[in-house]
Amino acid sequence: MRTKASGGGRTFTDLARRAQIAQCAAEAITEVGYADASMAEIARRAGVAKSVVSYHFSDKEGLMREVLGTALATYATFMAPRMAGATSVFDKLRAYLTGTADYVAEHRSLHVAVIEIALNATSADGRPLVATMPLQAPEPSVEDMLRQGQRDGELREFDVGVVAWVVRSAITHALALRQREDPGADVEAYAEELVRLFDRGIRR
Amino acid sequence: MRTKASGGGRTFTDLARRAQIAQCAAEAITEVGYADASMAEIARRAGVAKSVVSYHFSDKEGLMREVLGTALATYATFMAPRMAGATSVFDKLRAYLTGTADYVAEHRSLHVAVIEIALNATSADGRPLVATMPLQAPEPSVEDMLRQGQRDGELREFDVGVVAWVVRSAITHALALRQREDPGADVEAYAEELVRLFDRGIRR
Amino acid sequence: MRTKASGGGRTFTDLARRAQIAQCAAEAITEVGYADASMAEIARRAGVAKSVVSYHFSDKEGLMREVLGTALATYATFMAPRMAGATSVFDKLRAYLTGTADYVAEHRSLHVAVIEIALNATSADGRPLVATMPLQAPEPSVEDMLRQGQRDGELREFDVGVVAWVVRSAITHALALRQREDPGADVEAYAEELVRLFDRGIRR
Amino acid sequence: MRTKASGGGRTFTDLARRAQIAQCAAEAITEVGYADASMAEIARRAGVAKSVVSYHFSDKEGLMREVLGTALATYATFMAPRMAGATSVFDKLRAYLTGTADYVAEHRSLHVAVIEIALNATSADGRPLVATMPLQAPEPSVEDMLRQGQRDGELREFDVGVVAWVVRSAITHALALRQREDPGADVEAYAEELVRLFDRGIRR
DNA sequence: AATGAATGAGATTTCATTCAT
DNA sequence: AATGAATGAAATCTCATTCAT
Repeated sequence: MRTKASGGGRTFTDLARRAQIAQCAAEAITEVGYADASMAEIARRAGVAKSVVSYHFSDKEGLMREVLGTALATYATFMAPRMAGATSVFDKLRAYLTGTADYVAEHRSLHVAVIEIALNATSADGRPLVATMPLQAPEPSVEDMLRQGQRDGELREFDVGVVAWVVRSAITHALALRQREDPGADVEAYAEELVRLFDRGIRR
Repeated sequence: MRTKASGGGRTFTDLARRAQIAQCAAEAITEVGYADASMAEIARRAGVAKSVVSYHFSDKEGLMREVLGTALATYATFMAPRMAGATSVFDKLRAYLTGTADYVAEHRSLHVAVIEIALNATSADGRPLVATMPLQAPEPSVEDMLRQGQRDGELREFDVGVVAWVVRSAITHALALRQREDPGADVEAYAEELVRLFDRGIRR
Repeated sequence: MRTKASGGGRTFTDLARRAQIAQCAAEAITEVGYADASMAEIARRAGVAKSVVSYHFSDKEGLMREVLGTALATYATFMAPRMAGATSVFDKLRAYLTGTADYVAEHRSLHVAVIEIALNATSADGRPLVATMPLQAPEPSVEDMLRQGQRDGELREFDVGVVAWVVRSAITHALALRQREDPGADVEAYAEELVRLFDRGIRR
Repeated sequence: MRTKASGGGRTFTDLARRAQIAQCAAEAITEVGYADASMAEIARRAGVAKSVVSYHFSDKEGLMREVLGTALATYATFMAPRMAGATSVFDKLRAYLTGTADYVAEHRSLHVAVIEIALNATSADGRPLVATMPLQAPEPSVEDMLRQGQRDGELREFDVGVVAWVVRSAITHALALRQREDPGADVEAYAEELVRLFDRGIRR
């Protein structure tokens, strides 16, 4: 008898295979780049036939969506407890930066894969794949943090959209690229430096 | 009389075609992503046969190298006069950030193409293409600026490598991605916000 | 039950397809020459898509290696029983010449293909393909025959290397070319003439 | 004023260029094989633009015809004095074999090119190029020699066509292939061995 | 006489995908 | 659930050839 999973009418083994293939896809993308991460390469890394990948995903776009979904869920799960205790904007910022840094270090391939997919993957209609996805804002929201800080009078006036964007980029894209250039770099020290830099940069 | 140009034994028309094709390559990469920017697509945009691209560039790698080279030269030429007058570290930082912002706005496709190529292009041996290029440090050097500021006592202590990395990323990658998501965003305001943010973040 | 064949982890159908394609490759080479025997032409003769050939062989070089390997094995199998009974050098020489002639007549395209490949096929590094193959000496060895004949005192003194070369060429290349120019020529008579010619030419 | 050459309304320099290109074509074919001897490769070796080759020859087929014609003429010129003194069939055979051996040694690339072209070059209609050429029997004729020897009673009975074919092959194809495998081999010794072998093989 | 530039055709190879088993 | 086999489309690159200068 089939052990139906809760969502999507998928069995347990089916979900496990999908997760495994998505993981291998992320690794392939991270290691050889999106352009060279072919279905064949991904299947090879997963140790299955190419057709198995096609069996579990409607097409390559579907697989990429799964990688994105997995990354988002993993990140949310990873960050929730880290953000829990923080109340002041500075605590929250530190929790966000050090937490995300840990996430990047721990789930490097997943993280890099998301960046690559966001940059390169196109949907069938030619539009960027991410533009076609119903992306709920990933928790936690840096914008919300900063706005709260301004309301509470702890932060000076600035364009929340811009600063949030920079803060996010610094701990996601910029860190990923830095790791790529210098794999041995100290991630924790990087995050701490960011904490000091932005702390001073935005406080009243 | 033969119209040979100075460099590389190439004629004037040859150089012009190469430049045109490189420009079209940059636009293609920016618009459809590196993975989908095929030689055919590039040729189509240039209005020439595929084989014309092959005639002017030994292979795709050669074309990508040209794009990178063009971008580097264009950037250096663009920035030189902007950096000229600045003496204090704060002046230099502002000149760097606003100058680069203008460059990104003015040569958007070239700029985005460099990022895409750096992320995705691999040499024949599988290594990243940029790793095989003799990349002279692009002027101006943010590291040098910051180090000077620390020596002069105008800046507090911090890890120059990390902060320089973040500053550079904020005005290159982060800005490019922001433009991509919101093409109408105000680039000047973005740069000014960065000036304030980093100014406060690093001053003593 | 999986129908895996003994060698190389290949299935039965895979081996059959490979053999079929190799055979078609040999025929194509023989009929249109190595230079014009493209993968497309070979696929066309096999009645399959180009990509099917690529599916079964890593590249054209691999296909050519298969043709060579097939030819060698076929020849060895063909000759073994023919050489079995012969003991004297003259018997062996006759068996070799008439046997090889029959082989050439029966497997003409395979035979001609080997000659064409040996002359034209280059490995990726530019060296002749045959130079990169671990070619065990094809049985039977004409050199050994002749040397034995000299030791036994039945043959006069001569340079074994040269004479063996000529004998071999006469029944392989020379015969193949003759067939090409005059497809209706009598192969048996040709071989018998060679037996008489070399018999007299080398006996004491 | 144009210095018109006798044949074909071609100027002197034109003929010189044609000869130079034909020579380079022969060298290219010999060194990289017919399949890889492209017009570009030939032009490169001649130190001229590709279009120069096209300018002097109607097409590749025309160039190949020139190579064949040059080889034939060169061979005839080379052999004439060598055959002059010989009267007996044995003298003629020796003169033929040693003379041809010298020719092969001296004009190796031309010789090998002829073999490659004969094997591979096809006319526009798909037929072998040599089949479309009005090839007068190359002087001297081995058939004639042998027939004379039989008429004079110096040679035993045998199929003149077959033996002549073998004799010719031995000093043309077989020698060329041997040189290819062992470039340092002694050509004179090879020819002398052939003289002894065939002498005994065909004498009454 | 020579050539740089261009090109369409075709070469090999890889791609994502389908299907019978 | 899995896969070997197959495939059309498209990728990169090379080919012989043409043409304006």
